[in-house]
Amino acid sequence: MTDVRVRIAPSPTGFLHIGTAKTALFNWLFARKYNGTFILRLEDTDVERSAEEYAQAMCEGFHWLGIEWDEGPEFGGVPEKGACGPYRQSQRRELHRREAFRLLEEGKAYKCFCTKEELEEMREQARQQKLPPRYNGTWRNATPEQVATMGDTPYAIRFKVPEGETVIHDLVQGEVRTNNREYDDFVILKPNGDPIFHLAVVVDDGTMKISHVIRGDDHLTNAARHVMLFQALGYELPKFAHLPMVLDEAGKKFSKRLHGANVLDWRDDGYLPEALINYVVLLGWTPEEEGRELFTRDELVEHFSVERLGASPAKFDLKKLQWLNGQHIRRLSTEQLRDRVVPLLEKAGFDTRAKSEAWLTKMTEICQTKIPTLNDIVPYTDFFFVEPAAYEEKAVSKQWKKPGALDRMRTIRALLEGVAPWDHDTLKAAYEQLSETSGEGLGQFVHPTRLACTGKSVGPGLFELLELLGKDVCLERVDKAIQFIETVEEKTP
RNA sequence: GACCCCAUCGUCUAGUCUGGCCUAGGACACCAGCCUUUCACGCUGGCGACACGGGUUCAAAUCCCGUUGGGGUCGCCA
Repeated sequence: MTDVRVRIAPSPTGFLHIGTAKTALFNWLFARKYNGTFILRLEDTDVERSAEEYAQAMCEGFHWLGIEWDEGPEFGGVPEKGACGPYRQSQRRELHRREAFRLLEEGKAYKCFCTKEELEEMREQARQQKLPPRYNGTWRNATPEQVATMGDTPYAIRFKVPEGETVIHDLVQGEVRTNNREYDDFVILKPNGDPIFHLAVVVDDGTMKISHVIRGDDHLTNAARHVMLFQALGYELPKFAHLPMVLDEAGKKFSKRLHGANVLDWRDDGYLPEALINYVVLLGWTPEEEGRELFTRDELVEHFSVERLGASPAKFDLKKLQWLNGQHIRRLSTEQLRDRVVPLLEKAGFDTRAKSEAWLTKMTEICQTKIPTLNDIVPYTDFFFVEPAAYEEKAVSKQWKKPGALDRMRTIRALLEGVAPWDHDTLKAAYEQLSETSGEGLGQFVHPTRLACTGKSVGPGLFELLELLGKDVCLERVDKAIQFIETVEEKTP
């Protein structure tokens, strides 16, 4: 295979969309798999909608996912890299213009002096006749004299679509042939000298020596236009692969307005980038190894193959992402997980620096198989940092608003006081013995203790949690609980 | 409207190119059970699909045609 050079070419009109991330991911995977080059090119020629902050937000999205480009624009203090720059389309305007005029000189394009109003009328007429709205070719065969009489009236340059058939050998969609009659002579350069998308992509892909154009299948019908331009410009034709788009859970195109459309939403929701990547890849590709779904970034690179890309669109399934996220959380070493989770606790306002690293590791360990997302660490461990502000209502009525609740709590208090050393095994043994001598289930003692110490009915395993909380704090909280029950009993005799 | 793409359990999919090995396999979800101090994790089992209609063939999820449904493109947006 020739040098693999692929690119993602988003237009920075917002954040990094999940769909853009998906095509970027496949481009990146392809490049990594075949030792190729992955290029980021910002298509910021639409000045109206592009903004610098959007470009930065987009790059941040890629950065979070761990999709690093080999060639691309400046970002976050890292200067532009690559020999085919600049990588911002807006800075390549001269090149686009030059190529447009070259086509003009070679007779492959022509000047069109139609005004916007005339074009609008043309479309209106077509609509009325129920014909596809398209340019009628007014200036296609204009004589040099006619053109000359226009003087310096502003004009657009249109590409002269050749007769014949254009065939695309798509790596995903197969052979797609279209009669060129389906296409009208489209504008390639605006009167103000700005290139139109079709010209810009082709010139950029051609001059950047892109070997494979891997993009969303919303470009499939554009591909024929691009192939014609590639041929007219005399560039080497890249291979094409049009991937299906990502649909939302209802099966509609994933709207920008939906939560989760922005890849950084997932970061904020406590998902691991490797889990998101793993999930999104599965939306468009199946591994050779049947039944396997869990992959790290490196494993994806290792196993990726174009042959197994799917052609049908996939709906986004949150449940499966959640499951995968849990799998990735459990795959992390406890230390890695700790380092990801501690900042979240800090953000929640808890002082983790007062705890030792070993303690924090232990805390992470007892939550690792429990939390579905990183953010869940907060409700699972908040009681380690602050005293429970309130007791869970439902648990209170279940554990403490029944006869004997107070005595039971006092029994627990006495039990805890005698536990030494204060560790998981000893605590467990003590509770088991209590359960046995009293003839009651272990849960009868475990649940009230949990409620007293954490304020909740769910959380990490009780004995490991107690060990970490420390004896003094536990006794204190049990005392508080006893007081609480006493007040409750007074109120409801 | 014209043209293009897509179509297997609720969801993601294997199988389709190279028809028989498919009374259609896996995963998520769901349901039941096990484990268990809660919630989870883990384990076991269950439910559950070839969109429809025609062909071709000894044989079709697999090939062909049509229908339906979904998506896309038809800009002096990208």
